[in-house]
Formats: sequence, structure tokens, C-alpha cells
Amino acid sequence: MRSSKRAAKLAIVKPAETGPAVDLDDLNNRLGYFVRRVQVWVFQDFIRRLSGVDLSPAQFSVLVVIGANAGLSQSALAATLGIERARLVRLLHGLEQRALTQRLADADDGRRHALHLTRDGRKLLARAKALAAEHEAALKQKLGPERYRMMFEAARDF
Amino acid sequence: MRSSKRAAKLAIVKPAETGPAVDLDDLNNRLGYFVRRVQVWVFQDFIRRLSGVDLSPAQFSVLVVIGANAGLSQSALAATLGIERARLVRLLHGLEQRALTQRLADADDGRRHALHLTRDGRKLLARAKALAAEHEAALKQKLGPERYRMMFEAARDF
DNA sequence: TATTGTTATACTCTATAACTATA
DNA sequence: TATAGTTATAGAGTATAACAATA
Repeated sequence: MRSSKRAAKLAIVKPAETGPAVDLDDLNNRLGYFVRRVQVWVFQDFIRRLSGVDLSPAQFSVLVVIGANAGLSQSALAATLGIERARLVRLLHGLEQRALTQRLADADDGRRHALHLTRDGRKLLARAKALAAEHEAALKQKLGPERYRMMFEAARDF
Repeated sequence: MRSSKRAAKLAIVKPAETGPAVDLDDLNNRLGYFVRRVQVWVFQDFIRRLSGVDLSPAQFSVLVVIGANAGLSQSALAATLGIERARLVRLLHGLEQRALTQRLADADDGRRHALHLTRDGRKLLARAKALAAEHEAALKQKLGPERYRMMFEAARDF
């Protein structure tokens, strides 16, 4: 990726022992196989680009949703993102230790925690959103504009 | 899903505390977010449908590729599927314990293992392929024919 | 020196179950 | 009874590093 220009120019770097090309057989007809490949690329690129703010895809999505829905409960957040409530506890614990989020007492329901971003959380989220936008542009370039638009239209609201 | 007809008819089952609908904010503009949601659904459905043959998506893909490329090396298999060589070792160990795969000595290169399916492996793979085809049909139905075709065209060969 | 397969480690994610406190 | 948050556990998946055997 990084040295694609030079590699294209030199071209003598050995084709990575390409070999006879492995047959994927039935996997060629399994959409899930290719969706997974896209997803793996997305996570790798996302993690790399957000390494400066040290946020995983899951942590980023949690901050985004809290930021746009201040005061929501952990259950609501977990259900929205498809994360297990049990896992969200540790996730929030990590974010809270970094002073990015807060769990406040919910006025209406003593069982619930009202989730909020701290001032630091809002600032970091703003930086993270900018990096996530760069990641999105990279994905668009990787797929090409047509395939990107097509996949978005097909996957939206799933 | 299973009781969608009855639920639509009764409708009194309480809308699962739908609430004010959580705002996804920027996530609505992140293709990776929706790709991940599709991928999670795919894995869950796949695992459930192949529970009878007790194969994970990774194990299935390994059997398929070995089946179509008898004698290939672990490195080639790992590179093809994007699996770490180290992880493939344990994966193959599990399949070998179930007598589904074999690691034979490679005639040309003493370092390599030539991977093969056993007779049981071929038989189980045939059953698994049929179940995977059912999963594919379910995914197509879940997405709808148009979105399925669109996503496949966009994701193919990624 | 580089590659193949292997072992080991650590961390994340997923899936459960069980517990508490509130409702 | 049911729900919200928590703790604990076990199994996958991921990412490394290091090693022996072979090239």
C-alpha cells in the first residue's frame, strides 16, 4: 500500500511466490466470504488510522452514540450497537478510566446509568470523527466510487 | 424472524420498549459500520445452520479450499484465507483430531506439509456445502434479491 | 539468510450464567 | 417477576515473537 508506486516502478521484487493461484471453489459463491474480507480490511485500516486517538471501532461507535444521545442507558446503547451488555461494562470502564465518559445516576430509574461524554470525551471524539472520515475516503478509494456507492446502498439500514 | 407472521397478527406483544429511537449520528455515513452488521448476521446464521456438522466459518473455508486444492501447503492456505499461520496450526489440529484432514510430507520441500481431506472430510464437506447453500439463500432473502445482487457485485473479488 | 511449521503469550471479542439492586 | 448493571468464565479470534528444521 505505502510503497505501491515504487513497487510498480521497480517490479523486480518477486511476485510474492504467487504460485498457481488457489481455487476458492464454493467460496466464490458465498457473499458472506467477501463481506468478511471487506470487514477485515475496514477494521485494519480503521484501527491504524485511529491509533493516534487509541480508539477501537467498538470504542468509537460507543462514543459516537453517547455523543448523539446523551443520557441514554447502557442497555439501550448495547441493543443499538449489538454489543453484549456484559461486554459494554468493561468497554465503558476503560473509557471512564480515560475520563472520556461518565455514568450518572438516572433520575427516573434507579437501576439505570445515564451515559454522558466528558469535555475530554467530546474533544477526542471530534478528532476521532475526522480520522474516521479519512478512513471512509480510503475505503471509497479502495472499492472505487461505483462499488462503494453500490455497497452502501445495499448495506444501508441493515 | 421465526414468529414474524404471528407477531404481525397479534401485535400486542409490546414493541420491545422501542423508545425514542437512538441516533446513530456519523455511523450512518460509515459503510464499515453496516458491513460489520451484515457480517455479524452472516456469522450468526452460518454458525446456527452448520451446527449439525459442527463447523465454524473458518473451519468450513479451510475444508473448502483444501478440498479444491489437494496438497497445498499451510502457508499457501493461510495466505489465501487471510488467516495467521500460527492460528491455522491449531485449526488444522482440531480438524485432524476429528479425522477430517491430513498433513502429509511434501515430496518437493521437506519443510512443507501437503494438506488433504480424508474420506470422512470429503463426506462432511459435502453436507456442509449443502448447509452453506441454505445459508446463502437465507442471506439473499434477508437482503432481498436486488440488494443481494448489488452487494455481491460490489464485494466480489475484494 | 529466508521460509515452513510450531509453540507460547497476551489481548480482544463472543457467549453464558449468576448475582445485586431496583422496579 | 422482570430489568439494569455487574462479575466471572470459557472459547474463539487476532497479533506477536521466538524457535527448530529445512531450503
